[in-house]
Amino acid sequence: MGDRLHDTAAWRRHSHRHPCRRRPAGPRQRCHRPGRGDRPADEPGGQAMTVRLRVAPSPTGDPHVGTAYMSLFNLAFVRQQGGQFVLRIEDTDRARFQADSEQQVFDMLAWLGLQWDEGPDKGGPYAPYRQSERLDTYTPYVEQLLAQGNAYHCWCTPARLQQMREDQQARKVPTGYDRLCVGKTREQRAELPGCSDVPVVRMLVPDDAPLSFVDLIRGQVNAPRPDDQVILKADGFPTYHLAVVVDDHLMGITHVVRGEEWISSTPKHVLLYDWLGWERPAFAHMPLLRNVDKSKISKRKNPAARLTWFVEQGYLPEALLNFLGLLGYSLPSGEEIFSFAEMSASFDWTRVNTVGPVFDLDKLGWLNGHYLRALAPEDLQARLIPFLRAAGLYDDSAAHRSLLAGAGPLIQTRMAVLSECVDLLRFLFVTDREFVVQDAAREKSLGDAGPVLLALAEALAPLEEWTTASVQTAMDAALIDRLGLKRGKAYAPVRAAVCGSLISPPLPESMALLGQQRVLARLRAAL
RNA sequence: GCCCCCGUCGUCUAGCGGCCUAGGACGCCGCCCUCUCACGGCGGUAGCGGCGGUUCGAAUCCGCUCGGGGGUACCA
Repeated sequence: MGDRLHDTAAWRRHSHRHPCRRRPAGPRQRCHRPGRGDRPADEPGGQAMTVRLRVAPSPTGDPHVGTAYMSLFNLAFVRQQGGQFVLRIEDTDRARFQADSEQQVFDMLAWLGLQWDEGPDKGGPYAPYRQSERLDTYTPYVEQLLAQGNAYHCWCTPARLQQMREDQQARKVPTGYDRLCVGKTREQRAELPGCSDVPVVRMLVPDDAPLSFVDLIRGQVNAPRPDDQVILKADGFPTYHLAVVVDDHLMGITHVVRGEEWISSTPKHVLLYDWLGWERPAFAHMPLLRNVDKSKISKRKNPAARLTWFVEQGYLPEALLNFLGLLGYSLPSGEEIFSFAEMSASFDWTRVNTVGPVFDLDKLGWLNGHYLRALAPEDLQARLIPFLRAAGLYDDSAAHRSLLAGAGPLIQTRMAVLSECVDLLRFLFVTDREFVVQDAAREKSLGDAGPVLLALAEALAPLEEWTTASVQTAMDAALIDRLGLKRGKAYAPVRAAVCGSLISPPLPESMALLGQQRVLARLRAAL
């Protein structure tokens, strides 16, 4: 594989942060990492290596927001370095596999504009990119490990293993496989209880297994001593640990970027790299996105854990991306509104935080509003249509198109998410038969509004020109000048009668769009 | 239970031993604008988990403690 952009180079490049404080006690070595801008010479041989990163989701349900989060950071680095980004589907868990999940992953990443260079759908020099299609690539390595004495067969039944763990917990000792099967032939093992027919293959983890590694984000990290991890399941599928190492190596992955939850299994992976004689990639463990209660973000506790939720709610992909970039990360400039290109240009692993950020929708709503307001009128309309259509309000007729063109600008500052357009614009698109005045609006604004509505109807009926200006002029003349009302007081009942709600887009504009006939009909209906 | 990771306003963050009586953003509160709701403008609220060290000086370094999280699977 030659020289990759290895740990130290990438590590040295940043790192004013993470002083030696996380190094284990013992003989203290002084950190001597240069500060920012003090870049080391290029790669050995004067040739910059191409970085290759990957995201490897499991198709086990709705695409997870964590996949987008990881992809964003992977890609920010890849594009900065001019490398490649690989999408690999890790479908070794047959029990949780869901057929349509993979396509949803493609769709969601594409929606976000996170484009991968190689993957199951677009192929590439290291195809196939689905682990289930790579089954025979793993077996030689299992054989090798077995032959080298780094792995062994284990016939223990799940029941026995569970019993064993319970005993260990009861005795307050670390849980782990007790190596009953080590050094035994199938026949020898069969004489003992809890023996199954089909064996699995386990790693024989040595006592001196390396437990610490350098992390691009955290510096030196210590991880727990691994158990004798199963690498080949009874069903013939490799476990994640074997598959990820083999695939990452074979696919030339230079930087393994994944969630913090993987820190504890990194020693297993390091061991496999070493046993197989492969160069280790650089590791970066991202902080975990959290629910409001600080637990690892889950679909159960947080609707936003499902990527499709953002589409359903009407978040803009650019806003979600920006928001994700703000979680656990900040630009050197301090700017909080930024594009992917801006993030990528200044990207720096050491600026990634080690604390898991709470995924809080408030700020996303604000950001989304910001991007919403920046949309060109036609763009906004196009994005609104699916929501209006789904609500049964929009049929794409010329009349509807024209209404929408007029209404878009009126609600552009009034939405945090696109789906809110439905409630905001219902009064405009709803048929006369279906139009209703909400109870709250009726009670609050229509109680004694008869004279006001009547006066207005009389003033508007003869109007020959029906525009925002003419409506407003006539309305103000009738209600403010003649009846002596304040505008706020005067408009409230009109709003209720015409829009059916306590809140609405600006009234004269709304009435102009609605049209004279419908306005008059609603005013009279409210009398 | 055992192992590992992490601890700055409610939330996202800046901070890299003196520039910190800790800065910004979201949220919240108030005021302005105003036909409602928003947008926009202005102002305010609120934080270094605790205790010990090191140092002339600590949010920044060290230790302990407390708290949170993750892992502990023939899931990923």
